[in-house]
Amino acid sequence: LTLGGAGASTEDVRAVFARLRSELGPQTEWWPQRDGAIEVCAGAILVQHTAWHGAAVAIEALRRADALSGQAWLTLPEDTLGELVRVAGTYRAKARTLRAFAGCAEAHGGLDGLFAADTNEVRKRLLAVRGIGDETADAITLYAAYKPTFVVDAYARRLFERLEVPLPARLDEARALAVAAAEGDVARLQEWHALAVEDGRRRRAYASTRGGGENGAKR
DNA sequence: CACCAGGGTGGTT
DNA sequence: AACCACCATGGT
Repeated sequence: LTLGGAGASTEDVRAVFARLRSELGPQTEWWPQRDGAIEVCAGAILVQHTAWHGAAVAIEALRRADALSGQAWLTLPEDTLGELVRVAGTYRAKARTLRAFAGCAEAHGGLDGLFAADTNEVRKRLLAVRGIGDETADAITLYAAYKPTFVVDAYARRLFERLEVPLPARLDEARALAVAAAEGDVARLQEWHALAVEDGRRRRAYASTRGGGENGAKR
């Protein structure tokens, strides 16, 4: 299904995820959002460079402390906030990021105000927050703001490389390709990211059970 | 002790 | 925008 060789087409993208979906099953409820957008934002920040489990435990700690809100992130002492999210690792940086994010939301009139803009503007606003980079910005844009973008992470790139239809090297092109392939369907883009991560997780688990060390992201 | 986990920042090219 | 070195913590 590749046209001319290197590089994935929108059809390739659809084919890859259709195939993955038939292997792994539909990925519904993949990103927990019990308490709505603010919890999604918390998860996106807390999961950085950490296994999801740690982020989930940290979210529960925030919830129990009634600190799952931008208001709490702005008013709680930063070291207190850090204690709450410690299990997620890099807790000082994450406490700082949560606070900075809350400040950003407040500056735009709250979460609704922050997200009341087009996709690109929302991404730009998020990227202006210290501690929020491309992946986290896209995750929040896609799962909390519910806008059409795609999280181009290492898993997604590995997935396509493995199938010999690599995504464009340029981040914005890779993202645009996926969005075009999904025809801007947010739910589909969310599931695609879920599938890519689940696929990556399974491969890693499989590789570790047979001691064969072949993992892509070296250094 | 080394390496991994659903990255980010700041500085260069 | 891509590339690099460096940073950040708990688990296994």
